Amino acid sequence: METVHEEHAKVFKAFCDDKRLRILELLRGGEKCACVLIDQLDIGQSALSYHMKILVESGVVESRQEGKWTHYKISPNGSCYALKLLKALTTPNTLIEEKNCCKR
Amino acid sequence: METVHEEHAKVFKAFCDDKRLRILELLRGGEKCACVLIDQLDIGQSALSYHMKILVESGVVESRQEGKWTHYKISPNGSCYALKLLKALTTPNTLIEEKNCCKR
DNA sequence: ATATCATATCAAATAATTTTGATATGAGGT
DNA sequence: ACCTCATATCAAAATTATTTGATATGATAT
Repeated sequence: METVHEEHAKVFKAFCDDKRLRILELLRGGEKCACVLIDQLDIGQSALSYHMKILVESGVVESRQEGKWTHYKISPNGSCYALKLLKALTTPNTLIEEKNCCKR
Repeated sequence: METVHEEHAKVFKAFCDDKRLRILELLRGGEKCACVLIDQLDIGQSALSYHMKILVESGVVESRQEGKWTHYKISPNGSCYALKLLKALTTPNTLIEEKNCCKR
């Protein structure tokens, strides 16, 4: 089982590592094949695969299989979700608490 | 020296750990003293101090000293910066690239 | 069927993060 | 000055994340 906090943390794992930020930067330029990413990033094939898994699991990146190639791109939906989540996690709760106080 | 990616990663370190998300959740209810946070979170004094340092370094939380107590709250500025950064990190680059292509 | 290529997965090694317990610091109170 | 309290810092231990090299998988080509 997974707590809601672990679930949320997973989303931001995409952004808390500089290697993954490098990858995202490349993907901002458009969809890229894994082999292209390996060329641009001083990183092993296996390590890239590991990071791509984390990125895909965060929802911020989506992958597409085409023959033997895997293509990755930034997911607009996933990014939007991350944005909304970040907003929610940093917005004061006070209004909601007040609302709960007055349900009489 | 620190790369821009490491700099950015630091901001999202605040959100990629479930303990820190628990802390942020408490802070959404308003400013809290460290002692209050310890009471609510099954965590040692030293570990809390460690996490608060990461949160403050991310810019998302700010601290205020009052006598022997340290009070923490979510920083509106820091949160806004994180939000804008997240937006920037997931927004396609293509328009900018096109602009560069046409400077003739 | 075999060979090759791209990527994923695995296990072990390495590195980074987090927790713990001990001690340090600095503010108040007596 | 001394004592106590709240928090920070330190070093060691424990845990988790990442890299590496080897192997597995699954697609295509011969």
